[in-house]
Amino acid sequence: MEESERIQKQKELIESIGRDNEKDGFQPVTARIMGLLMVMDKEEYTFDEIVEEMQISKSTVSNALRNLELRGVLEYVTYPGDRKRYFRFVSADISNMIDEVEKKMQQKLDIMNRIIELKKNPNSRNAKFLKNITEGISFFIEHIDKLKEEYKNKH
Amino acid sequence: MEESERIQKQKELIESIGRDNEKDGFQPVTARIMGLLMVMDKEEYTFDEIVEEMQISKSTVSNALRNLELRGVLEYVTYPGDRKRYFRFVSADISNMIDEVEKKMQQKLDIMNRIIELKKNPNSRNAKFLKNITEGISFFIEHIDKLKEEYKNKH
DNA sequence: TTTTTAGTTCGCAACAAAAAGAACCAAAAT
DNA sequence: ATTTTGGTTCTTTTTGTTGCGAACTAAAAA
Repeated sequence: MEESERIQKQKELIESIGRDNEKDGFQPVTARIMGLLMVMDKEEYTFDEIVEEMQISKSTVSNALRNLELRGVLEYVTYPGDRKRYFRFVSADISNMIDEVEKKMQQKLDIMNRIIELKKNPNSRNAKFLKNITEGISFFIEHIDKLKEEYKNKH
Repeated sequence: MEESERIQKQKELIESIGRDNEKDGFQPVTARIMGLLMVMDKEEYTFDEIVEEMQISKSTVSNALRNLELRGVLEYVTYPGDRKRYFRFVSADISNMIDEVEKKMQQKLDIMNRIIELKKNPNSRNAKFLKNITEGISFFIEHIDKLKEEYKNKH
């Protein structure tokens, strides 16, 4: 693949990742900044470089970066003799990612249990299938914990 | 717990589920209709009953129900000699739910692989940690497939 | 045939979210 | 001491979303 073609594809991928991240609740511009820092060969960008690269206002970048930092998505580093911040992705690890998924499942489980508790008839259609699902989710959560241990020991 | 107190708590739970579903991309009213059909003792509602219960306009209910049906969240049944549709939750099963989670993980994995493919330097910081994560996700997806089989055989 | 039921569709007003712009500020460089 | 850099904060503008109401429609009932 030619260099210019590769870079073109990277830009397209940033846009695609942007749309994807929007579905996870990030604002359009914020979602694309995430893509930028993840995809490009340059993996650390300063504030001004992001403004330049994405053609967005300073205020928008300022707010986007603050949000992404608060959410733990990115961090910045500095270099001696250089007053700029260099923003980059926080290198996630799988164990944490699995924890996140587990946490979300656990939340759904809690809600389902609250629904069941408040049902007048514990054998109603919804009560029954909710019990089935909560049982299943519990099974998976339990085993995923074991898998996490297994994976940790392997590495 | 007293009957009236229980019903009060059900209403509160609907509101809470509503806020929660909004985070998954559902519109406010739509998100609360999902709660209604899941939580209340009455588990099948007609169009007019939803209008009445939630105090929202017919057009809003019409659009919300169409969306929820398209997304496969709810379905309706009819009864002989009664022209109304009775809306209810589609009783999800765990295997499908796990499939959904797996599909999402697979999509993230695909994106990560596309990023790696387009990197000039395959040993860059991002390329390295992305490879680590994709390896991990693959491990989990593989094992979750096995767990799914195990669970299926148990039931 | 006319009326009622059970909805759907469309345009719009109100509101909320996103991004831009301008003014501002603290620290560093000149 | 003044200017420049690297941002932040506040206000405004732009854009998008949400739900309502009025008009409409197809099927069933009267």
